[in-house]
Amino acid sequence: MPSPEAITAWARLMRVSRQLVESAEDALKAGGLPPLAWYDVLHELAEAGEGGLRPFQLIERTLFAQYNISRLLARLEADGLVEKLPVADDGRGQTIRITARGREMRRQMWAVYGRSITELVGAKLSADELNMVSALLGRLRHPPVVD
Amino acid sequence: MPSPEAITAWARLMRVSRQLVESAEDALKAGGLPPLAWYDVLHELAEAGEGGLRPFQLIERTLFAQYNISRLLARLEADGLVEKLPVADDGRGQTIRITARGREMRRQMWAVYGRSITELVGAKLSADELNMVSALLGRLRHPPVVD
DNA sequence: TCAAGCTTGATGCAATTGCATCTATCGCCT
DNA sequence: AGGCGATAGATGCAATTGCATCAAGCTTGA
Repeated sequence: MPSPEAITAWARLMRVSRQLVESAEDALKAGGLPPLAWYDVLHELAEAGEGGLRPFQLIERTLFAQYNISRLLARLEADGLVEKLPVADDGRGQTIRITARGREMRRQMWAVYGRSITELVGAKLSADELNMVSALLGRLRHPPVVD
Repeated sequence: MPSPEAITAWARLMRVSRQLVESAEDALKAGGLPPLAWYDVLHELAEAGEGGLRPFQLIERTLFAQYNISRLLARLEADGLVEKLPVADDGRGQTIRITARGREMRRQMWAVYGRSITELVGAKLSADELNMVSALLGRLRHPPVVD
């Protein structure tokens, strides 16, 4: 049913993304570091600053499932990388804040992860081509990027 | 360390691919069909024809881990979608061949999967743009596509 | 005010994944 | 022929994921 062009693009997207994720995960593992998912969360929390984020905000930003975030945060807390604070005006909720150790971990992970990105993507395409990829993929996103 | 362009392209690739996979998986689930991984294997086996494929060939083609293929094939066999045949000249190995039921399942899955591809990708970009995506992503693949 | 329904986050249980290792067979080299 | 490393595939066990559901607190509307 889909056009041949759509099928090829889809297939390539599936294959390349799997391959890139795997390479990046391997690099982290080789460095004795936690998986990518941890980076995603630590990154969002680092951007959020001292105010921290509510778990449901992390879900929106990272696309992880609710139960996934719930348990990932439990592991991060057990490792002292984040802390859970009660929320004043909502007794159900909590605010997640990155700790100093969490920032340090993120820094270490970025050293490896950033290198992977450079090797796997930055070194393969020119800046113009990278922008083209971003623009085209942006239109596949939901909601589409308008830039 | 990576350029801003590389980071954006990487981030978008990660996000979009996760989103697309999730959408396609949801569509299959909603249709009471097995997950995408099953399709990938059935697709390769259908292409391979009566000769079938060895498990290690499936690993090369699909990028799944060895233990993953091993167990996925066990499930597919349990469902009668593939059959395992001994190999004449290699006592360790087996040949996997898709059954009639397997072909039928693949057909059903494609009805749903193909529609997802059309909606998620085919309807969002022109044929030229799709070809551009394929070409750019092809250069990120390992080994790179030369087309 | 308070019941009904919604939102937030956690969790029991089953299925899947990942890791390490195992068995069996093969191919090669002496 | 016999031994030895390499290859093919399976599997025990721990960790993670997915699904369904739960408990607690919030919000709204009569």
